Amino acid sequence: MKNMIDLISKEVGLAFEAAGYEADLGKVTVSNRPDLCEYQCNGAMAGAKRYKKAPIMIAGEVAERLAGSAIFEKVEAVAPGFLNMNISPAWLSEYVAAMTKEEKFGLETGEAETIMVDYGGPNVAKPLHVGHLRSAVIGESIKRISRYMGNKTIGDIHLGDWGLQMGLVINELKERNPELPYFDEEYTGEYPEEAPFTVSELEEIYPTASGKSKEDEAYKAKAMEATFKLQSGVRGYRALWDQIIKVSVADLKKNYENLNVDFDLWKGESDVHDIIPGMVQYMKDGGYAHLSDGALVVDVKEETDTKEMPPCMILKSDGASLYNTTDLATIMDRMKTYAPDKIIYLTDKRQDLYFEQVFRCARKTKLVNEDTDLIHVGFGTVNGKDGRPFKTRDGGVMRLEYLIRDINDRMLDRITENRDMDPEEAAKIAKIVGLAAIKYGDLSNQASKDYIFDVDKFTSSEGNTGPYILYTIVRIKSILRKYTEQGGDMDVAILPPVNDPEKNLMKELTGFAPMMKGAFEEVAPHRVCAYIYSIANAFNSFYHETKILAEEDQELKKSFIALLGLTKDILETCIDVLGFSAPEKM
RNA sequence: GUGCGUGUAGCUCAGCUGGAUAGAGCACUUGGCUACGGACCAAGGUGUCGGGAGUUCGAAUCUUCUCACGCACGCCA
Repeated sequence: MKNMIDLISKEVGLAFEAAGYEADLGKVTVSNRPDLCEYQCNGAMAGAKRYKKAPIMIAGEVAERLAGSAIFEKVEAVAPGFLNMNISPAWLSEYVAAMTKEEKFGLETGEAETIMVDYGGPNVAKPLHVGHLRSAVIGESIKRISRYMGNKTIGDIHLGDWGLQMGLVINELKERNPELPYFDEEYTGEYPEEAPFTVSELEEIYPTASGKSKEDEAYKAKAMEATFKLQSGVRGYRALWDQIIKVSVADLKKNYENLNVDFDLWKGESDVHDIIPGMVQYMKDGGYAHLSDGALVVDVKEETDTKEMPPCMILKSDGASLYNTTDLATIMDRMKTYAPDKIIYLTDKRQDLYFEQVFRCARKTKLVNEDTDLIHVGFGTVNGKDGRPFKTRDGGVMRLEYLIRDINDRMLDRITENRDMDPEEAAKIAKIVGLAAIKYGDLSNQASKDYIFDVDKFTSSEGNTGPYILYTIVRIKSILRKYTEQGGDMDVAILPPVNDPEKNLMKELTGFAPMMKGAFEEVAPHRVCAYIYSIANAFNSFYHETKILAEEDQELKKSFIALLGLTKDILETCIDVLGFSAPEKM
């Protein structure tokens, strides 16, 4: 089923053609002057130069030819050359009725691609903090949008599980518990099943070790040695590393579940360790890589560059691998295993230059095909009300759990503020609505921009917020529930709109397909937010204007119910791709 | 120094790829519960779109210069 706006454009394009102009001038957009008309076409003005003719004349000729069209109720040419149109209520309601019958509301998805989403890897052995919120929330939404668009989409958490940080943790454990069998090189037996530490201990160990290594050279050397031993496969170190991963991943899973975020792959930097030597050799053999100041690099400068573009480093001068190395090896591995058409990376935007280097390097060394899309979605920081990066009161890094807890607490306050509710149920609802508050608060902003994390604003049910959207959905559900309880049936029969708010709601609903397509192509979940906000507004306005269950004309009542059903389905589809859901009541 | 990003109402943000009088929300004022959920709805005014110049019928949007802030610029990730 074609987008409505495309159908209209086609109709107008044909009129242009019939009047002797090119059809591409017929592009129609939603009017930016709703007081004058619903849809507009500016093609006559664009065509004025092409045909050396006054735009108003062209517009007039086109308007004449559209006079008999079934699509429009009104078409007029207005100075200096706008074509203003109102859509026919009957035609509109037929289109909306057709949407209810189509899969995905008539969205055409096109050919399926394989798309990988790299969530930009939290480091193991470190608690999740605010910074991880964005990659998780945005990444999840991008993944879901991509899936909805019919693509095979694979999400990979891509853990940071292989660098010096692992050596630091292992070394600190050794200093504290040297008697553990993991550090006994003579030991040949089985290692204990239980990890010799808990998550909370692990979370304390890393910062401690990291602090020590900055002040103590000898300590740092030992940590590097531990890293080296781990990477060269020393049995005890490897076994201990397994324990760290196990404990850490279990905790991460719990945290991500709370955010309703999941991954198809729990891969990490360690997974490509074995293929790095081969990749390095390949880059040398291909003549791509050369030594520079002792390090192995690939030049990625291009003729057209106006800026300095440092080379992409493959190996450090001591021969060790680094972030670039594992990322490139991961690309190689992914191409081999999944052959993705597109890989989308989520990290904060400070890594823009880094990813440009890596992408260029991957392209130059033919690790990817010419048409493989490599996209970096660099997101901004989460700031406090003072506009500075979000911190705890004493200036520390804000842990993700605490952030979620703050939102849930505030949400619970609001729920229980003016009424009695079973505490258990209230807590459950607070959790669902709280998640919506957090995610909507994040996703409604453009990903690349910083935003202010405002608990009061996010949890408010007024304005452009998650709770407002959920409230609207819950309200519709409530009406539909009552309707079925009264024995109403749900067959679809949408009649032409009876008032302006209803017509407006219908028009908004028809924007679903182009919105979803745009959100996918531009990797822009905030477009979904903007859309559902306008739907929610349109619905609430309609709701207040119209008696629904009390409507006496049964056919009309059914039509309202069908429209409500469609509105609810579209809203729920949208919040699902945003990564949250609505409760039954709130 | 070079490059990238940001700058729109008191505050938080949109602005659909160049269109008409630049839009929402919050806050503020007022009105609306005998209708399906008032966690809602309706009405009210606010702008040198950071600034200058240019391109054109037409610029928040494109070019260029400039100011402010943030960030990145080979062995961290």
